[in-house]
Amino acid sequence: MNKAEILVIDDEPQIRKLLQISLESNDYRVVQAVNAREGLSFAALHPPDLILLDLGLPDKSGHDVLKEFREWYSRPIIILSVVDDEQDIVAALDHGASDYLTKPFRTGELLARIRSAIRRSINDNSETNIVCRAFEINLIARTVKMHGQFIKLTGTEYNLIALFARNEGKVLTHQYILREIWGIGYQTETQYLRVFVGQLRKKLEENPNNPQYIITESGVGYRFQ
Amino acid sequence: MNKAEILVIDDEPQIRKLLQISLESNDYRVVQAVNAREGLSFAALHPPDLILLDLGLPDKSGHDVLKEFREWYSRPIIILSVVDDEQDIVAALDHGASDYLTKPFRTGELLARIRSAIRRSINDNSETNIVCRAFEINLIARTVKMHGQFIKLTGTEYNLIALFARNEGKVLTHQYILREIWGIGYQTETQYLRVFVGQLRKKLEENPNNPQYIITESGVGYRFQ
DNA sequence: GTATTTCTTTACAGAATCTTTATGGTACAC
DNA sequence: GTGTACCATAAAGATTCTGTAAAGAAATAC
Repeated sequence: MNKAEILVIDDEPQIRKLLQISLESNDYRVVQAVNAREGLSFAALHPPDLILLDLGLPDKSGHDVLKEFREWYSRPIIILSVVDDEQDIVAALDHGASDYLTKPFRTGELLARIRSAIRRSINDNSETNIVCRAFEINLIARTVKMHGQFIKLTGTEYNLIALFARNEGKVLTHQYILREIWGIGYQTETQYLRVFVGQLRKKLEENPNNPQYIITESGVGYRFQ
Repeated sequence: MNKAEILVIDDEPQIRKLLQISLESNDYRVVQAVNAREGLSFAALHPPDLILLDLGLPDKSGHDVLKEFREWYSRPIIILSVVDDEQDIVAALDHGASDYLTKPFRTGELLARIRSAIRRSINDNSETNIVCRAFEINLIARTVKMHGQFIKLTGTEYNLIALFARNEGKVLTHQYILREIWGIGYQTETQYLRVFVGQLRKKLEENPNNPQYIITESGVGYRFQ
């Protein structure tokens, strides 16, 4: 399991030590930077999953650092600050901070806010793209491309090609396909299949008379490759 | 105009009043609920853009309410609580709260945290500014432009086009759209969709009879591109 | 309270899709 | 060759889905 990496940017050694201990004991990997310059260059070289940023850094205004990060860094940045000033908090949040805690902070709360921020930033970009030569189907967007061009399919046509694509290489029997697409009770309507397979071939195959994608397995069913 | 809608769930009338005034003067529309039951049913019927939830409600434990919301409501929930207890904060954040403020809170900070939460909830999915040929939508300012000109949309029209824009390229089913915009229990009202899609096309498309942006996927839903 | 805007509902025509029928082709067994 | 089983294609209904207008209801703004 690869641990989430947290970059701590703070000039006070005892705070860094405290954060390191509590974060590492909660299964995060910790990287430290003592000032803004170091933090920025480190993050640029190796973007962490989250940044804990002290606003009171010696070499640069905290708000400027935050702005600089936000020009390219989109993951969570949690501000730690001794300043409990409303204007400061508002400014930080409006400049893209994910959260703001005043020192001294409670470790448990910090950890909870870190979990919350990371949870939110996880973008399940689960690509469900199936590509096969010139053919391309996106199961989330429910779209089909051939040679990069979108193909217009009806609902049933799409359901059918999606079933084929999910079972690439396998022979699917007529009965199985009919049950999956039309439901139980349609298992004898093989003519539906002929019609719809024909329509799909007309739309997807270069030469519908000599199909390359949807192969007929005579007496059994069809196979997609 | 298209104001973001915030649902305030709190049993103290003076807090509700205070929140209503400060939120409305900052261009939010405010809806109030005095207990958990009312809040849950209201949100289900008409999902707000953000929820302010008091943990100390008379009819139900705040943490249970939060869990119940999180079973289906994915937009920001900010907790307001008189309890400044670390365990409480940790539990709330781990149950999916977007933020936690203790009463009495500073109005400016609350507003900043609301802005931040809304920005993050938009940002999780995509850019805040989506441009697509002559079409341009700003999800923060809640404005829509065509050919550089602002388009006047009603609240529901805006919610619909924003949902489409956040899911560019994907086919959204009727049911999904209805649940997101109108709430649970409206999933059979596909006629609403036809009416509103028609209105959007009239306002956004060059030629509403041959739509370029909002594409019909017959029998399934709509797709924005 | 009244005017205006927005939302909901109804009705209907036109379009898209699905189902069914008809026809012809191929492969294989006898 | 003939018959049978299976497959492919076209095209004609049948059905479902969609777009539009318009009126009534509700909400909002003034």
